[in-house]
Amino acid sequence: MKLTMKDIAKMANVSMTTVSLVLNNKKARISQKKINEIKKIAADNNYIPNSSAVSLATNESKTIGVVVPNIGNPFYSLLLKAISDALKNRGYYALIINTNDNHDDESQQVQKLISRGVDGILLVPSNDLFSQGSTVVTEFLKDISLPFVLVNAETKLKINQINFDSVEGGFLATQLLIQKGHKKIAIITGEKGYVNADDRLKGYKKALEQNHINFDSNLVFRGKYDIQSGNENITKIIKDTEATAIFFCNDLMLYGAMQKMNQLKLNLFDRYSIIGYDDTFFNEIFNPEVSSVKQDVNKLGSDAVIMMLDVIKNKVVNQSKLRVEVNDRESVKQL
Amino acid sequence: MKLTMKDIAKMANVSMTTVSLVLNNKKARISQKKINEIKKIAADNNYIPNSSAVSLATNESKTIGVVVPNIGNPFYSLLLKAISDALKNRGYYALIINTNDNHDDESQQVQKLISRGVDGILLVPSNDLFSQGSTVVTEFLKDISLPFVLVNAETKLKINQINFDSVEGGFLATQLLIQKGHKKIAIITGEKGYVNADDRLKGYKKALEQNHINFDSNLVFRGKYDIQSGNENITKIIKDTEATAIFFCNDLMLYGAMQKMNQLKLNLFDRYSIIGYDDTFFNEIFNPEVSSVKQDVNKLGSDAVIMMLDVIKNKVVNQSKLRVEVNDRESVKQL
DNA sequence: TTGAAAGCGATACCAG
DNA sequence: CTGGTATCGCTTTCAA
Repeated sequence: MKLTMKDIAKMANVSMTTVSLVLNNKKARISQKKINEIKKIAADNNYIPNSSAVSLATNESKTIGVVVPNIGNPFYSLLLKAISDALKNRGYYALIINTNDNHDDESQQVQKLISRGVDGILLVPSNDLFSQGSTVVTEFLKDISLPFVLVNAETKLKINQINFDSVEGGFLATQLLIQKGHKKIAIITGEKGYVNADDRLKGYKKALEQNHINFDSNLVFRGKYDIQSGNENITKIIKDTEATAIFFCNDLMLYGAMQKMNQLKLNLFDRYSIIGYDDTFFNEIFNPEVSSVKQDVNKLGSDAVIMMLDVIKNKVVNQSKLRVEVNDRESVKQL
Repeated sequence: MKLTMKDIAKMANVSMTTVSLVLNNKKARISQKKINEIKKIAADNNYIPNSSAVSLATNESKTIGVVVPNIGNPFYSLLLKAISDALKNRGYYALIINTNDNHDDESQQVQKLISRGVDGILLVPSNDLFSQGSTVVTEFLKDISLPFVLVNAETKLKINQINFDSVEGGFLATQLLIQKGHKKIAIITGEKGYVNADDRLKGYKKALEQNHINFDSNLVFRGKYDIQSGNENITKIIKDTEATAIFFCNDLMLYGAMQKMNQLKLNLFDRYSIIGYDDTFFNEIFNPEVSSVKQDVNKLGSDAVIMMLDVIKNKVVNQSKLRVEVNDRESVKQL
C-alpha cells in the first residue's frame, strides 16, 4: 500500500517530473502553488521515496561499506562510532562488516560490498591481512574496484590512506620512560606484520638510540593485541628479564598483564613503570591511573569519512598521517 | 564499464531471462552447455549484479537496519558484534545507526531506515526514549511501518521483543549479597524509566522482601548507566548511608565508582561488597575480580536476528525473555 | 512552467 | 528448454 511518485502525481494532477522536481527541491521554476500542494500531499500521506529506485536511477547509494576487524575491541568500537556519526551527519549510511580479524572473510566481504552497490569502502584492515606479508596486501588492495580509504594502517602503495604516526607513538612512549630513568625497558608489540606493530617498535628503537641505550632483543615481546597475549607475555617478562618498565603497544595487552599479576597476587604497577597505547577510557579508573599513548580516534574516524567523500567526488589520491601524544598519568615513576 | 546481464546475454547469444535463470541457479531446465557457457562468461568478466536493480525488482534488500544508542558502550558494542555476525552468516547486511542515546535522532533515523528500503529493523532503544514515559514509547513503536524487533527492552505492547529477565537479575544479585550476610545494601540503578532499570530495582525489592529485610528508599540511587554517574553516586553513598554492600545495575557505573575511590585514595572493594551488572570482560582483570550479573549478549544478538528473519518470513509476533545468571567472583565477601 | 518518455538493471510471467 | 516483455519507482533529457 505504499505511496509512489506516480500516485502523488495523479492526486495533484501533475506529472511525475513535477513531483520529482518539487520533492527534491530542484530549482526548476514550478509555481509556488503547486509546490505547496505537492509537498502537502506527500507529507499528509507520509510519502517515502523508494531508495532502490533512486539508486538505480542515479547510480549512487549514499552508502559506505565499513569493514572492521573486531567491533568488540574498544579501539575499533570507538572508531566505528566516530565513523558512523560522521557518515550520518553527511546523509550517508554505514554498511558495517565485522571480519573477526580473518582475512579470507575480509576479502570476501569487500567483494560483496562492491556488489551491494556501496559508493565506497572504508577499510580498517585486519592484522591477519598484514601478517601475510606485503605481496598479499598489495594484491588484495589493488583488486578493490571502488573508491576506498585504508584506515589505521599504512602501506607504501599510492592509495588513499589515513593513519596515526606510530613511529612517533613508539618514540614518545619510550622517551618518557627513559626520561624517568629507565634503561631496561620491555616492549610488547604486535606480532610480526601486525598493523602498526613494527612502526611502534621502530619508534622504541629510535628513542633508545637517541639516548645511547643499547637495544636488547631479549626485551622485545610480541602478542596479538588482546588480553590473552598480555597474560602470556607478562609471565615471560617476569621470568626472563630484569626490566624496570614495560611499554605495552596496546591497552588490552596491558589489561591482560594486570589480570595475570592479580592472579599471582602481585601488583603490576608496584613492580614496573607502565605505559600503554590507545588511551582507552578505562585507564583512568585504575590506581594509579595508567599513562598511555593517546590517539585521537574521533579525528581518525571523521577525517576518514571526509577523505572518503572527497575521494568519491574528486577522484584524487589522499594520504594523511595523524599525530599522537602521550597522556602521562601516574603509572610511570622515576626510577 | 560495468557488465550487465544484457551484455552477458548478448555475448552468449541468449536472452536475459536465460542469464538470470542461470546466474540465480533457478531450477529451470537450461541445457548444461549453456549453463556452463554463461557461467564462464560471467566469471571471466567478473560480473557483479547490481543490487539496486535486484532490490527494486524483488522488493527486498537483504539489509536489516540496526539502531543502537551508543556503539562506544561495551555492552552495546558486543551486542552489535553478535548481531552483525549473525546477520552476515545468513547473507544479510547490517545498516547500523548510532543514536547517541537521543530519542529525536532515533526516531528520525528509523524513518530514514524505512525509506532506505531495509527489510526490517532491529531496534535497541535508547534510554532517552523510555525515560519519556510509556505514551511516547507506544506512539513511537506503533508508527514503525515495517517488521521490527525490540531488542533489550520490554513493553507490554503486543510487539516482537527479546530481552533479558531483569527482575531475575536484580533478584539474584541482591540475593547473593543477602546470603553473605548483608542487610544494608545500596543499589544504583538507572534513572526513572531507563531501560530495565525499574525491573532490576523490582528484583532487588523482591529479594529483600523474601528475606524479611525492610526496604529503605534512602539506599536507592539512580544514574545514567555511565562512568560519570558512578562517580557521583559513590560519593553520596559514602556520605549518606551505612551500606555494607553495593549493587551496581551496570558495570560502567561501577567503574566510575572505582575511579572516584581511587582518587580519594580509598579502596572500593575493601569498604564494600560489590556486585555489578553486564559481566563486562574487564571485571576479571581487577583485584578482586568483580562479581556481576551475566547476560549472554551473544545469544541476545543471534536470537534477535533469528527472530527478525522469522518475523519477516512468517509475519508472526514473537516474544522472548532470556535468563540471566550471577557470575560470582571475589568482590562479594561474607560480612 | 510543465509533461512525455527514455532509461537504470534486474525479475518473472506468459508464450512458444 | 528459451525468449519477449511488462514491471519495479525514480531521474533526467528534450520538447512544448
